[in-house]
Amino acid sequence: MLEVSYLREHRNEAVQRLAKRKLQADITINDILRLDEQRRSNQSELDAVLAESNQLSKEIGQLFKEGKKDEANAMKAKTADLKEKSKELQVEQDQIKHALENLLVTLPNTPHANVKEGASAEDNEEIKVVGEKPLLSSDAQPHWELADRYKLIDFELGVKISGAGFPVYTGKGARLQRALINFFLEQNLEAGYVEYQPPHFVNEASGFGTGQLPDKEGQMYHMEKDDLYAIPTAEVPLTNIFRDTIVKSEDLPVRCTAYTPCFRREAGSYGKDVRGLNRLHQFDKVEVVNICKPEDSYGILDEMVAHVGGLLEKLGLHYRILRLCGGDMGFTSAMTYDFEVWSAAQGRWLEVSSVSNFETYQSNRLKLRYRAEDKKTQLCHTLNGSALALPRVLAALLENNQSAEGIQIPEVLVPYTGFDKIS
RNA sequence: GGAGAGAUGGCAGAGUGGUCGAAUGCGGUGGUCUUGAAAACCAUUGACCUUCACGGGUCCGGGGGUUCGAAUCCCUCUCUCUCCGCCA
Repeated sequence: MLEVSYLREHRNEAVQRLAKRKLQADITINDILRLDEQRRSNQSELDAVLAESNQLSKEIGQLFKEGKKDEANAMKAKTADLKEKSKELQVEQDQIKHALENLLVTLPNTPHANVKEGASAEDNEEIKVVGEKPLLSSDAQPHWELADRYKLIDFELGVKISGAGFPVYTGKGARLQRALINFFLEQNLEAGYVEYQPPHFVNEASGFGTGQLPDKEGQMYHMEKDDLYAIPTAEVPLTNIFRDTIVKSEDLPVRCTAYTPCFRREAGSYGKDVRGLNRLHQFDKVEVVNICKPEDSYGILDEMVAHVGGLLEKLGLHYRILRLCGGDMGFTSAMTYDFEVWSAAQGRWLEVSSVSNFETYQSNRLKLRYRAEDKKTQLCHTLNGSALALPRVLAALLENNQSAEGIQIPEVLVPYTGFDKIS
């Protein structure tokens, strides 16, 4: 959620930046500023009425104490008007606040100045390409065929137990999953992150805090009976650990990492996008979250990008980094880098990580602040990224490392898998 | 699932109709003392909205009510804890 004070002081800048998303926001922002104006003038009017009313009550109390009952009772009559008036103003104020809030939540984050304007993935900027496309023989197979051939993943079994998009990993497939999770977590620990095991179901306040609600309501699994949401990413519980807190300045930056399964309804997806491991309802991911001072956030974003790139290099995967254009970025992000690995047998790029700086957009909702040097509280910046999402990494590993002899496991993973080849 | 208790400042914990944004202790910060530290002592220490400022207002789990006046009384919701039951 954008800060009203920001919109007030930098109206034109906000409009310009939102235009990078191909969003015409000036009307909404004007409405917001008008409501904010109303809110403030209404509030000061209400405050004045309440101040007078408080004053009278004190005097009445004093009169009763002095035994001047008649005078006190006479004074009571005067409060009736004030009471009436304050009630009216309060009702009005609540309406204004609701209207303001309803408008505010419709505005996405303002893209950073360096983010390119654009409508869709077509306009994303390719920042860096690492490695080369592996040369595979003409009979190379896509990962779903390899998974079947080596009995690594049973998609049919998942359909029987749950439905499409819920694969069952078996044998070396399951062990490879576990190895990847451990490898990623260990690498994150080495980079200074603290490991967490958060809940996999969250309440509505948490969903709102990180911005999934109300924006992505339909994309989350919701348990009506208990009013809980299955997490679409560990970002939600991890970041919400710090909801409604004032972090000590010297404790920043806070760095945390967690492995969790992620649940997504993926309503509306179809075709080759959902084949095999490309898009699932349940998948595994190791996430990193950073909370820091505003002046540090873009440095930390670069750090995260370097860290995630390092993971992919250790796995020997050919990948590229994209800086998303305004229109392709998530609702809550100010700048996002996507990491895509090359899927040799499918001949396409697959997204395996998304690293974003949310600036104060989430912390404003979360009421996540720190105490600055001048002793005042100030909103933190929040960032997160996948390090990494497993299914597409697995897909690329299987496809790119296949040969007639089987599938070669990257050296860095062998200590975690306990085997170096699938055959 | 059954029974009971509770929700107050960073934490612990008083407060049962006005002088309570709230005792006290711990913690934090500043100081005195000390070669330094500890101890002791003194002072200070919640958040939010609004104002250039002075000031004003809101907040004692959420919402509603009674009253001139509510942390305190009433209704309601949510959550937590304890005991019993069930159970990984």
